[in-house]
Amino acid sequence: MNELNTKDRIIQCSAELFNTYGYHACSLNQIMQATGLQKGGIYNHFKNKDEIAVEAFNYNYHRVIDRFKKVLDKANTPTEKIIAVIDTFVSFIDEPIVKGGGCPIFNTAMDATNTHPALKEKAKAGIRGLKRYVEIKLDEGIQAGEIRSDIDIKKIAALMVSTLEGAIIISRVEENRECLNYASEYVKDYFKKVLVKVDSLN
Amino acid sequence: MNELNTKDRIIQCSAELFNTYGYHACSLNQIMQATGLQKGGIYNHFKNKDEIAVEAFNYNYHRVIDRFKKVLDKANTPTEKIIAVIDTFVSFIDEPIVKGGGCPIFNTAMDATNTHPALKEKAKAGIRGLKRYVEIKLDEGIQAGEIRSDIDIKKIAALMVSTLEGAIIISRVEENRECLNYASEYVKDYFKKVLVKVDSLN
Amino acid sequence: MNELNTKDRIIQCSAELFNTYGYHACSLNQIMQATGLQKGGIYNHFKNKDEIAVEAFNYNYHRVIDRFKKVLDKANTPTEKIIAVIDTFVSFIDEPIVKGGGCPIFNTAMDATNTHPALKEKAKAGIRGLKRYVEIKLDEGIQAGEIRSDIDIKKIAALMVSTLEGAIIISRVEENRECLNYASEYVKDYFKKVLVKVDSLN
Amino acid sequence: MNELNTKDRIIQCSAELFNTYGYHACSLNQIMQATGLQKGGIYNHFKNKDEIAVEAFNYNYHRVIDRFKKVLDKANTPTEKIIAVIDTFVSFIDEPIVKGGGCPIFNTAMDATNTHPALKEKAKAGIRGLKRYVEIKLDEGIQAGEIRSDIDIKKIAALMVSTLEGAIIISRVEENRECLNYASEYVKDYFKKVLVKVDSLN
DNA sequence: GATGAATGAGCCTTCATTCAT
DNA sequence: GATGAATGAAGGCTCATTCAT
Repeated sequence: MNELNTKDRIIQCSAELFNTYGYHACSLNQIMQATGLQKGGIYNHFKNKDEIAVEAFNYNYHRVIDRFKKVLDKANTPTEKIIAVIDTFVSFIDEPIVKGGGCPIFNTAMDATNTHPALKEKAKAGIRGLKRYVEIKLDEGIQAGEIRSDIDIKKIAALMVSTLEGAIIISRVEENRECLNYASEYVKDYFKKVLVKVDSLN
Repeated sequence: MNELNTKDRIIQCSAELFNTYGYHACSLNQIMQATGLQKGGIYNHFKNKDEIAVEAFNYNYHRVIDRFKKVLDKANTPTEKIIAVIDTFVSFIDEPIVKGGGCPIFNTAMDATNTHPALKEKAKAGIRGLKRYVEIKLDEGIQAGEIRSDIDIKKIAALMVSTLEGAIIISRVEENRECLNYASEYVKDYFKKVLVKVDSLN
Repeated sequence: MNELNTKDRIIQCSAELFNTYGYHACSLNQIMQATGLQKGGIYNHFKNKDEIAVEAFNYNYHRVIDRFKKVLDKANTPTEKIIAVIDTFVSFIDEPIVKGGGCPIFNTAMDATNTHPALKEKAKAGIRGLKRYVEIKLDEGIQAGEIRSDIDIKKIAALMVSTLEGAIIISRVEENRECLNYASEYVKDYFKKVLVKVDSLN
Repeated sequence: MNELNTKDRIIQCSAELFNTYGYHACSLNQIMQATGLQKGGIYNHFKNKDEIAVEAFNYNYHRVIDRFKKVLDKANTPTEKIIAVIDTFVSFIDEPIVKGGGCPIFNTAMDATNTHPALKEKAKAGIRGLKRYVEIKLDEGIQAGEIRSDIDIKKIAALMVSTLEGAIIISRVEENRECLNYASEYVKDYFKKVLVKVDSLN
C-alpha cells in the first residue's frame, strides 16, 4: 500500500527534475540516476521522453490542485476560502510543491512555449484550470452572498492569478518572500475591502 | 555606421534565439545558421556559449529599457509617464521586443533559475533594474506633487511589475491579449483612483 | 489438430519476418508483435535469436521444397517434371512462398554470408539441396530415356538454378516479371531443344 | 595527389563495410574504427548513415563499371569485348571488387529490398545500368557485323546478367568457383555458337 | 578574423537477453 | 508456459569546444 510502482516512481522523480531543470536541460541520465533504473527500465514504461514529460506535468498539475484542495478544506466560509486560495499561492514559495520551486504550471509554460508544442498545450490548459478554480471559488462566494455580485469573476480571477504568479516568479528568483508578501497582502486587502459585501463583514 | 560588426551580429542573433528557445534548447548550430558564420567564426568572439548567453541577455535587457525610454519620451507629465510604463508592458505582447515574445528578462529568469547560476544572477539583477525603473518614475511623480506621498514606492512598483509580468506570461501562452488587458486596465485604474492626488487631476 | 503450438507459431511468424527484413533488421520486438507474445513467451521456446533464425530458415527451406513437390505432383512424365521445376521457380515471384518475396534460401544466403556463419552454412546446404533436387529430376529423365544421357547433370542443374535464381532476384527488385520471363522461356527452350532426346518427342 | 580527403576515405571504408555486412549489420562504430575518426568527424561530412550508405553504393557501383571498362579496354573486337564482359563477372569472385565479395550491386539490392527504399532504388538503377552496359556491348557487336542482327539484345543481356550474377551468388556462398565456371563456360559457348555470325569466325 | 575538420562526451532510443512472478 | 520489468550494451546522432589553416 505504501509501495509505489515503478512507473509512478519514474513520474515522481522526473516531475521533480523537469520542474527543476526544464525539458531540455533534464536528461534521461538524470532520470536514471534519480530512479535507480537503467535506460531500458525506463523505456519499458514510456515510449519516449515526451511521454514522461507529459505525465510528469499531469502529476505536477494535480499536486498543485491537491494543494489548493487541502488548504481550502480547512476554510469554512467562502470568504475564508478565497483567503486560503491566496495563502496557497504564497505556500508555493514557502513549501514548494515540487523540488525546483515555484509553480510547476507556470514553470512548464515558460519552458515549453517555443520548444515543445504538446507540453505547451498542457501548460496552457493548466493555467486555464488554475484560473477556473479561482473563478469557482469566487462564484461560490457570490452564491453565498458574501461577495459582491456585480464583479467580473473572470477578470478578478485572472488578476489574482497574474499578480500572485508574477510575484512567485520574482520571489523564486530573488530567493526571498518580499515580492510575494506584497502581492499577498495587497490581494487580500483588495478582496476584503472591495469584493466582500460590507454587511457580510458584520 | 550602418554596418554591424560581427560580434554584435552574433549577439543580436543569439539574443533572439536564446529568448525563443532558452539556453539549453538553443544550440550553437542554430547560432551558426542565424549568423551565417561557422564554428570558429563565433568562437573568435566569445570563449564559450555562456559568454554569448550573458551578452545576449545584456543586449535584451537594454532593449527592454530602451523600449521604456522610447515610449516614456512621448509622455510629458509624471502621471502620463506612469501610464506609459504600463503601456510599455502591454507592448511586450503586441510588439515583442525580441523574437520569441514575452519579456526577455523574465524569460531568462525562468530558464536559468536552476540551470545556469551566472545567467540567473543577470536575470535577477534585470528584474531589480526593472522594478527600480518603475520606482524612479513613481518617485518623480511624488516629487512633482502629482502622486500621493504616503505610498510605499517599493511595494507599488513590485505590485505593478508582478501583475503585469504575470499577465504577460499568461497572454503569451494563451496567445491572446485578454489577461494582459485585464491587468493593464486594472493597474491604470488603481493608479488613477488611488495613487494620483485628487487635486492634481484638476 | 488444426491448432498450432506456440513454438511453431513463432517459427512461422519469424520465418516471414526474417525473409522480409533479414536477420539484423528484424528485431525481437517485431517477432513479439507478430506472434502476440511477450519477450518471455518467446524465450521459453528458443534460447536466443539465432536459434529462432535457424529454425525459421528450416521452415522456409521446407516450404520451398514442398512447393516443388506440390507442383511436380501434377506433372506425369520426367520431361513435364523438369518444366514444372522451371515453373516453380517462376512461381516464387508470382506467388511468393514467404512474405518478403523471392527465394528464402537465396535471401538468407545473401543476408548471412558475412554476418552469421551458422545461418550461412544452413543457406549453403539449402542451395546444395536445391541443386540436388534438380539433379535428381534430370536423372529421372535420363533413367526414363527422355533426356539425353550424355549431359553433365550437375552442370545443367547448376546452370538452371543460377539463371532462374539470378532472374528471381532481378525481378524481385524490379518488381516485374520481365527478367524472370526471359529466363524461364530460355531455360525451357534450351531444355526442349537441347536436352530432350529427339525421338522422345515423337 | 596520392592523399585522399576525409570524406572519400569514409566512403571507401564504409563501401567495404556495407558490402560486407549490409546496411543494418554495419554500425557507425565499425565505420569509426575503420576510418580512425570519431562520431562527430564522420557526421561533419554526412548528415546521417543513409547518406553514407548511398554514397558508398555510388562508389561501389562505379568500381563495378570501372572494372568492366578496365578489362574491356584490353579487348579489341566487339566479340572479344563480350567475352571480356563475361570474364569480368567471373573476376568478381576471383578478385572481389570490394571486400565482402560478390557483386556490390546485387548485394545491396538484396540487402535493401524490404528495408531501405532509397537504397533499393539505387540498387535497382544499378542493375538496370549493368544490363544496359551489356546491351550496349552487344549492340556494338551487331553494328560491327560480328553478332547476328536478329537477336533480342535486351533479352540476351538480361539472360547473361541473370545467369552470371546468380552463379556469383552461389560461388560466393559455396566459396568455390565451380558454379561460376559452369556459368561462364556456358555463356561463352552460347555466345560463340549462337550469337556470333558464322562468317565472322572465319 | 574566419574556416571547417576533428574531438569525445553526451543525447535519446532500441537491442537481445534474463528472471521473478 | 507466459508475463513483463529490468538490464546494460549498443544503436544513430548532436553537442560544445578546439585548432591548424
